Amino acid sequence: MKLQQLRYIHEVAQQGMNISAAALALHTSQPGVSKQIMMLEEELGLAIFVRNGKHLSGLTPAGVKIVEIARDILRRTDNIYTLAKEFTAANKGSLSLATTHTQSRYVLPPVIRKFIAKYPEVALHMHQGTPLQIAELAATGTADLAIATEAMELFSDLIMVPCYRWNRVILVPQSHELAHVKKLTLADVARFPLVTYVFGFTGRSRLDEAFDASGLSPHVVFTAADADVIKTYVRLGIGVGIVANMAWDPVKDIDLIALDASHLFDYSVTRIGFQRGAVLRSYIYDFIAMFSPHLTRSLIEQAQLAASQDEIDQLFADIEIPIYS
Amino acid sequence: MKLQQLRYIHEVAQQGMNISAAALALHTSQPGVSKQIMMLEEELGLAIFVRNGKHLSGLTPAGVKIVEIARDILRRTDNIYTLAKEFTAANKGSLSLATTHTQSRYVLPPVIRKFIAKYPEVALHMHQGTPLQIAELAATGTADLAIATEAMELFSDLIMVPCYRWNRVILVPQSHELAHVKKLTLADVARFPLVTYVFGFTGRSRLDEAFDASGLSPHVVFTAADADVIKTYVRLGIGVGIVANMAWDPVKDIDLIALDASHLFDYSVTRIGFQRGAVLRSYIYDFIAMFSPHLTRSLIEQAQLAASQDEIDQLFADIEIPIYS
DNA sequence: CGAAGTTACGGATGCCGTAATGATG
DNA sequence: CATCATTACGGCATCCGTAACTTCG
Repeated sequence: MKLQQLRYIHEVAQQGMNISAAALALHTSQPGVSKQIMMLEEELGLAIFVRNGKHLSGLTPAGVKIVEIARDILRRTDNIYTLAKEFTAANKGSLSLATTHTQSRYVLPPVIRKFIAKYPEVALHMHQGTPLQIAELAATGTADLAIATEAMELFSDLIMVPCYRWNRVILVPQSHELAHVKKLTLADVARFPLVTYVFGFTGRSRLDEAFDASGLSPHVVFTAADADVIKTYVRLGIGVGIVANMAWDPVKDIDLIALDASHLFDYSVTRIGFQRGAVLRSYIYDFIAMFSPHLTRSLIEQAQLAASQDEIDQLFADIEIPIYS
Repeated sequence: MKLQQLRYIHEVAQQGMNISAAALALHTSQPGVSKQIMMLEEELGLAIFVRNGKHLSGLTPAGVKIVEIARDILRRTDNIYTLAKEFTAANKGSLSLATTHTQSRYVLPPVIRKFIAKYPEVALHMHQGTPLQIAELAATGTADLAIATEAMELFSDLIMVPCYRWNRVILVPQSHELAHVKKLTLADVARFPLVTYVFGFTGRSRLDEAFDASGLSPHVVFTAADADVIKTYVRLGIGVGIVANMAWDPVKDIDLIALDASHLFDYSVTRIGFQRGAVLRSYIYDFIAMFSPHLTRSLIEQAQLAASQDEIDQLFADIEIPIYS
């Protein structure tokens, strides 16, 4: 058995049982991949892939498990390389983030500025996407860190630790009749057409829960994946905006009135996550601490030892998760 | 990086930083091992071993971690081979047990008989030793299963699951004055010279705890690692024997009186253990179930997912551990 | 017929073993 | 001086890439 053979079967499985595609991805030749796979299967005395004539159509039951272990082994070899880099060039490397619009547009910029000033030799990559895409990027190792708020079920392969809690603000033009209401109620808000996030983004589900719970069915006239678009339509008078409080900039959005809504909706928690079992560079621990100061390296290291999300939640049960403001 | 290189560094570390010994153990040449290690170090750009001139004297900090990951990777490659065997020759292979005298002499024989009848093609190996030796054999993978009663701290690398609880019997010759006592007390026993296990064997510590707790300091005149020796000296009239109830055979030991002592001492728990993360052959699951019927395959598989001994204890909190009789 | 996989073959790399050399304690 | 590690070198296996062939949809 050779590490390359494991790389080959893993990549073929990853590419949907396509040897040609795998060979391309691995920068090598089809016949080479084909042959090495056959040699591994011969050595183990069993088929890893199901063959229809000459085409691969799936994994055998044994193959499923073998590919799973292979993935694990390959991740660990990566860990060795990462570790070596850490010892030879501690402040040099790359950091790849996968995150949503809200984070990258409003929350991350000051963190990133600080980070690149401290680690000029770390090449930073940012991938913005849907929660599903973010989960995918982090699970495959394309991204080192995932930052997201909802859809924890998408991130079951990752260790997700809580960074901060946040709530929403109601955005209205200055001339709007809600602009001077002292203390808003859900019913106040529900009287107007609403502009907010599409489902699955930036804590949208918490919002729906609150309206459902109070028996209101608000009229959502427009949804977007990002707050800039929402604000644009609020300015047009299409409706009342509900956005994350991180997305309201008191300077740039001076033409809009932001009304605190933290008494109307449950808090959402934004989390940062990474692969279970990954070795993290020290500058990644530092990045996490810059993003969320209570997440010290030793706390993250404890979380990395956890076997399940339950254990992580338990670990954070006694720790104050700050509120974003 | 090649799997062989990982094998080499692991074996060199295992052999106390001795390349020659490692080469011997790996059935290959010294220069080959030396060269591959240097190539790996060059690829990673750092030293794994500390060199005093030409001699290796230890691991670098990076080396410690790398060897640790390497060990993990190698274990997983073993898992692939094991898995392959399971699919190609389910009832063929080997089973290596490491256990104490009490188990192998009294408890295991009927289990073994049943096992070899059901799995004639499985080569059975038994290693008898001290708890320390047993832990060592299982931790290095020389033994698939460890069966032991005490010294859980020695087995921290293993997953240990409870098999049965047991207590002790007091052995006296038929003419002894205790032979007809209705209900023994600790004080009754402490009046006589005692013959029992050496410390660290077969629940000896539970025994000491009981005497300590009641303020008695019995006179132990003879200790042995196994019950046969103890019985021999009881027959000689040297003292009163205290042995595990498994060790008393109503037929062969008809010349001795066995008095139940389960009200005098805490129960001890005998456990079976295996490497964390090991893939077990189906006949191994079956062996465990033969040894201890409540340990079904699915229960063992649950235990294998546990991250710590605490979690395992939790898993078994609701499960009745049978009493040996 | 096009896309995908296996077979065939030649070249080059690299691994291994023996032998020789160099350090170490 | 005996043990142990590295260097040198030659043979051999193996891995890879190109090209040709085969098979499936």
